[in-house]
Amino acid sequence: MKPQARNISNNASATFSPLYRQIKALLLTSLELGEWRPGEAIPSELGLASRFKVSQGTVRKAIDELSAENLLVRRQGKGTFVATHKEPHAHFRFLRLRPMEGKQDYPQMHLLDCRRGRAPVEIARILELKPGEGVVLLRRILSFHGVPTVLDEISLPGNIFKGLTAARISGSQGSLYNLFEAEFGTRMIRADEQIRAIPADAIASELLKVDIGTPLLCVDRVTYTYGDRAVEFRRGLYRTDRHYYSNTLA
Amino acid sequence: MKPQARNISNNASATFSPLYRQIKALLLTSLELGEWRPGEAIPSELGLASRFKVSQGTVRKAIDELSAENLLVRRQGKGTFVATHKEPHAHFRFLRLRPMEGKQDYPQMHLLDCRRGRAPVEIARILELKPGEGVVLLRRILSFHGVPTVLDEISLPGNIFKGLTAARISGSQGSLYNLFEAEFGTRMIRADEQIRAIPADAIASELLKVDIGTPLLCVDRVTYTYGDRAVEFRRGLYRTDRHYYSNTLA
DNA sequence: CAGTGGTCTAGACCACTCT
DNA sequence: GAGTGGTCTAGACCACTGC
Repeated sequence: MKPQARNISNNASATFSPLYRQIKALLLTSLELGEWRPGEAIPSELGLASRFKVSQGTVRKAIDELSAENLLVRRQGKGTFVATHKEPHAHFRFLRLRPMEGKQDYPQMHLLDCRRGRAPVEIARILELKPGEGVVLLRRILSFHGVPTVLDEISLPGNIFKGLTAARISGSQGSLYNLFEAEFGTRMIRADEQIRAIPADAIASELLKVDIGTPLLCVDRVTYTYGDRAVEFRRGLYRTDRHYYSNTLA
Repeated sequence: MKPQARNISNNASATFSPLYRQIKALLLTSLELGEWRPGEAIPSELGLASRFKVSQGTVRKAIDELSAENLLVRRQGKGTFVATHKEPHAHFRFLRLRPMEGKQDYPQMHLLDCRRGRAPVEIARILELKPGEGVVLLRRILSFHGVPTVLDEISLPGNIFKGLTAARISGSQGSLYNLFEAEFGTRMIRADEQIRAIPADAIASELLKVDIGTPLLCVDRVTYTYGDRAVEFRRGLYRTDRHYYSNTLA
């Protein structure tokens, strides 16, 4: 009908972008504000089309991108759903360790500490906190078949994760990210990892039950939520005698 | 016009698949057979639409997928081109090492050997060769700013890389994959990597100029060409004192 | 059956590139 | 201006889900 009615918003000076990207941005805002919760269905394509006064095809293209980014999940005949870390297999989207032999099994978590403190400058910079602002500090072990394999040290912004306690973690099911999205309204959607090989120090050696100096993968991860806001820094030390870090280059 | 004229091929028993996937398969075949060479333009969308007797939109969707898979590259106003490893930055699509300080720089290659031999069982299995079939074996060092950083040992099927010699490699520009696609008609399109941390042995220690036992990343890579055929196995040992392996989880 | 996402078409017009 | 990819629409029908 009206082909080039550009830019829905009132902001006339906004950079031009295709309609479907504007729709995408609107959907993104709704997701961020929690208009639809993880696991729930969003309105149908035709519904959204009429809400936004565009054609179904335009809505489709917006949803296509969001589902390519793992923010939405389409299910033919049922609807389009907000992605979630609830499903068990989602565990392995952010944990790329695979066993050298046998099939993938779920790790068991053992929490070492959960305390509050001030953010060191380096962490504060990454998490975009004011220097000295509060953080929650977690340490934990992941074991496969009883073998301690991952030692994680996790830093989170204190203001977002106010009520986070050891009990709350130990009592929860599935991954931490599932807990975070269900209980704290913060959904992790992307992470950047930097991987190096380092020798095990005394602490890692004891906790992972390997000799001091044993080569370990050191995986530094920054995790982002909506709008590319960094909300987690994590250093993981991985034993790689029975597992490897798996990656696909495409 | 004629909505559901399914399946272009004569094979009536073929599994049904949407038209655009059939178009995609046809394009894939043309790419594999080299109907258009790396870097060249393929016919326009309208041209392909009329060749295949479908609408432009259907061709677009096929090309969309191929370009999402990095097999084609669209350039608005110019055309759609066969992807290539020619561009310098393509180097880093398959080499995920990033400097901890300073900006990305191009590695210098030093070839150690290039010889022919029989494939060990393990390699033969990976490359789907008959046991004992010929392979080409390459070893090389990659250095950044004169610092030896990567030691690669590369196995290739001998029948595909018949004329591959040390001189041919040393005289070439850019990445090995560029050489392979330009001179041997084999384009690498995807790779799976398995990463572990291991201590440097005597050989690695000498070649990478680190102490014996220094933790190194051990990156085992299987590389695939069209049709998911494995055509390279590579073991890389990476120093990670000045670089890290970079990865994004999405 | 109605409602959802998935495919396909035909046609219009925009944005970009090159000549 | 001609030719390319990029966006958008309107409408049709298919495939799947669940009532």
